[in-house]
Amino acid sequence: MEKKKDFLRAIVEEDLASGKYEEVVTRFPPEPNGFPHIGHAKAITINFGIARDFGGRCHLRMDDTNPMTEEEKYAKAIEDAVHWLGFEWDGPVRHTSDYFERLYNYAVELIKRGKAYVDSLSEEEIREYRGTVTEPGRRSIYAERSVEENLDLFERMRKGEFKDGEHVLRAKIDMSSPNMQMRDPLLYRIRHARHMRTGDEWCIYPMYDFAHCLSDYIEGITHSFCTLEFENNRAIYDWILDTLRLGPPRPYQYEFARLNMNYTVLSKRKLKELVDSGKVSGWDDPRMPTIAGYRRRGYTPEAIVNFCNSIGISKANSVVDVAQLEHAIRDDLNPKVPRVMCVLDPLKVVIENYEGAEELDAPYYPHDVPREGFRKLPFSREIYIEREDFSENPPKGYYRLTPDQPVRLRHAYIIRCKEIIKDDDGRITEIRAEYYPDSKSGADTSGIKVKSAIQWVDAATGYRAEIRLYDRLFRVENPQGPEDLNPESLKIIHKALVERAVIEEKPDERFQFERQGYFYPDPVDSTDEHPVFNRIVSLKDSWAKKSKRGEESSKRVPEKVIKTKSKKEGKKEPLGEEGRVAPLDKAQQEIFERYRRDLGLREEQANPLARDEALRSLFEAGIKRGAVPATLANLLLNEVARELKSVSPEELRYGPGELAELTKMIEEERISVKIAKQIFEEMSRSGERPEKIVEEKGWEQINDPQKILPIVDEVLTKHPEKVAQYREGNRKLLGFFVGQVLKETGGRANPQVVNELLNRELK
RNA sequence: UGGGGUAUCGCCAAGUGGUAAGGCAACUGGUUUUGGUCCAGUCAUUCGGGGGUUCGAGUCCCUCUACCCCAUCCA
Repeated sequence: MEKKKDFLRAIVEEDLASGKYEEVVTRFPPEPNGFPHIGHAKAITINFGIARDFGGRCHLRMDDTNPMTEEEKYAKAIEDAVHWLGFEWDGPVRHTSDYFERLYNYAVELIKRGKAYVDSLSEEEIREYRGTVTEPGRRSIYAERSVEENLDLFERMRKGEFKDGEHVLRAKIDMSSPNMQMRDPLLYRIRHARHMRTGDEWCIYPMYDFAHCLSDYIEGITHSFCTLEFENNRAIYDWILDTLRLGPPRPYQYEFARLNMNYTVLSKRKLKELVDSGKVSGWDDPRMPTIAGYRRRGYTPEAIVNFCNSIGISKANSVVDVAQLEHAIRDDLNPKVPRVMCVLDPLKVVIENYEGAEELDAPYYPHDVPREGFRKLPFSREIYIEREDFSENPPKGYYRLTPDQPVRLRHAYIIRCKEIIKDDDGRITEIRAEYYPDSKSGADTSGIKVKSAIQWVDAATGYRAEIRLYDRLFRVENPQGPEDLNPESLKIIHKALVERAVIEEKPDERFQFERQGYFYPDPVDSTDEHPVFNRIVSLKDSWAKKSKRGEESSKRVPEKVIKTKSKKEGKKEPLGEEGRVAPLDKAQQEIFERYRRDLGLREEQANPLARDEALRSLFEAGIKRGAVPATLANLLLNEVARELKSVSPEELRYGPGELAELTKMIEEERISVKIAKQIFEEMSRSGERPEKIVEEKGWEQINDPQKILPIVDEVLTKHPEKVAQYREGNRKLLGFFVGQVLKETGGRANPQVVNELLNRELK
């Protein structure tokens, strides 16, 4: 079972294969300042999952560098969540605070190297000095302090001689860096606060950027996976490890997109708001996307992990459909969980021709779930069915009980409605019915065909239960705040009825209440005396969908479109018109015209050459060496331009001479452009001349149709079904055949000739 | 506005110059004592737009556009 690899796994695999590391070591590094949610589950699944897949290890590290926000209870919740999800961390739970002493020493080292300084600017001044996104910052006057002075000050910071905010330690990097993060980032700040683990031992605390990379290094982490918003911080990560001259082996940071889900909020702030305002009952409210909430709701850890694995890993900011999570939980529960019966909105049915009572044998699992287990199901004259399962005036396509339509009571008999009893308001209070004695489930000789089987509960032996029907917490796809809450996210049903076995036998923790959904006894509120069941997730219901569709088509209510305002809305908009390229200046215009006139270049060739100095000088030099102008222009504009994206013009291992040579070979049809691309790769690796490369590699083009034809025929006979498809009109297959022929000839066959041959042979 | 990212079906997401994978959702039909499950099938002539290179481009080049991140002594 070779699973498709995501880009992180591809990196790890490559690093292991190349021998960069002997073993992969990852880490899950949450800050213990809140309860973990489904977003953390994704990070957990990635870090622990990758370690597991590659036989490596994964650490759990509490990133506790900010004593103001962190608490042990959160750390505990995080540990629980990881365990519950089924992962084991390597060694003890680690803490960034375990490394405070070593971190301090690294900071001293940085000072000694002249790479860090104590800054005494105020918070406001620091902000002001940092500049803006478009303007460079300027360096603090304190940046010029001597190493000795910095050492002294930093030590006194540690000793507690200063108040909060009086000094900070900063890295000396570059105040005019276009990357704002690199403008002398803060390394340490003074905080006279009690830390959840180190107490009052410290009054200076390292910042994330300083602590994280070094903690990774200290623990021997190889791959440090984090979310996209840290992309800009990677430069500091590398700067610190490099400046301290640490490793190799040393860790590298890679970023992936964090999880977003529709109808859900995952920001810590918004979640806290819901809890604090009492909109939900707590962090473990079953509607919350927290691990605690899902757990209380009845989600299984397997389902959550499966979900996390199903959504993939990429760098694209995306919003996963919550339906995908719901699918994961149904998919997990379906083959596992016993089926029992529950009636949410009971309607009494008296079976007039039934006397006494009996116990029916009823399997817990349907035919398609390979599990064993039965219960005795009490049946008697008075039962309850779901109010929805009877209709006096049934809509089209209604399968359940009606005055004219019999129905099967699941695991029991077929019944027929004889009489409807109503109260003074016209509300149905009871159905009088009769049953067919020869229609008993499993021994049905009645020959009566029914459209469906419905659930029911025996009146004498059923139990009262409270049922909590949960729906999505928000009613809009992209909720912003409490105003978007779904007022129907929780419906409590007090007088539901469940069959006896649910209470007395308890065949499992979770149940499917047939035709309703999956349910789980609330771990906090449920007791045998007062059972409470949470709906984990409903069953898919194609009838509800169909009947709703019928209603809507008669009403025709246009769906309200929820528009989310983007920050930039209201600002000028180009409105459909494509942006314009900046015009050429005078000198460029002259060159442009000369290339057009004297060398016969087309506009698309002349224009970019006129603009780009590096390419232009190569072009001019190439022409002097007799290059074919148009071909050279194309080579320059495509192949050389690509290489110039990663190396500077001086680093190019070939010059105009090689380029000119190449254009001539193409012109003479000695090589194809495809081969020319390979030659480029070879040239930039070895710096060899094109002629020599072609000679050594045997890359000379095959132009002779007589030599190519046999290969064409071979490919065609090898893929008879494809040939048939092609002849039926699948013209796209031509590319496939060309590809095969080219593969056979190592890319040497003249593709134009191959095309001609193929076209002829496939006629 | 400078820098760093990202754009492939309604939603995720493979894809590294040679036939646009897969899952979710949706929609048919079949099986069914759950309107569930399961099974079979349908659902991208096209990859943010425009140009270019190539026999051939989602993949290479140019350019434009949209969205996300960065100016906490948060992480």
